[in-house]
Parts: sequence; structure tokens; C-alpha cells
Amino acid sequence: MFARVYEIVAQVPYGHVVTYGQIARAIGLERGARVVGWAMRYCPEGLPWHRVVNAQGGISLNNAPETVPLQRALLESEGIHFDRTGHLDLSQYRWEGI
DNA sequence: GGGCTGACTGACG
DNA sequence: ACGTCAGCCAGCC
Repeated sequence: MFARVYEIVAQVPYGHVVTYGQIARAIGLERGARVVGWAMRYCPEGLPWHRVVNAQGGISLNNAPETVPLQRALLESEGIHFDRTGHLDLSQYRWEGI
């Protein structure tokens, strides 16, 4: 199942992001966002995991808070702007190619 | 098959 | 904007 998740994440273009719910919907799990998060724990090498954010346009990584600054830095290096509350504008960066 | 877990989500106060 | 609560679903004992 996670193979599908990785496949979707790998398709996200530079400078764009997708939400967990979006990925879940793409693989047929309308309300299986948690499953996506669970699959992401394995973080295969070469996967643009930093382009996956929660429905609020923020960074979730509850189990690895140390990687949050890293993810944010990676996204900013791709031209994605964060507001003062640490969220990005999904209406502007969300990838609709699923 | 039963129960627990979680990088989630949407609704409420 | 922030903390809490209850659904949700695949995997792993």
C-alpha cells in the first residue's frame, strides 16, 4: 500500500506540496490520511517527503520535531513562503496533479 | 479475528 | 490561533 503513497509523493513537482488527505484520496482512502502518515515513517531515500504537509498547510512531524526546521528550510529553498504562524498558502502551492 | 497505534482531519469551545 | 475529541483505515502483534 505504501508503494502507492511513495509513488504519489515522488510525482510532486519542485516548488509544490500535497496534503496527507490528498494522497489518501488519490489511492482510494478518502479518510485514510493517518495511513499515509504511517507509511511516511519509512521515508525511502530519494523521496521528496518534505513536500508533504497537513491540511492546514503546516508541518506535522509530531514524532520527529527535530526535522521540522529542516523540512521548512527545504521548502523555503524551493521558493515556498511561510507566514508568521509557520503555515504556507495551500491555495497557492498545493499540487493538483493527482 | 480482536485490539492497538499513528508524519491526519474537521468540528467545537 | 490553540487545545481537545472523536472518527478513520491499513499494518502489526
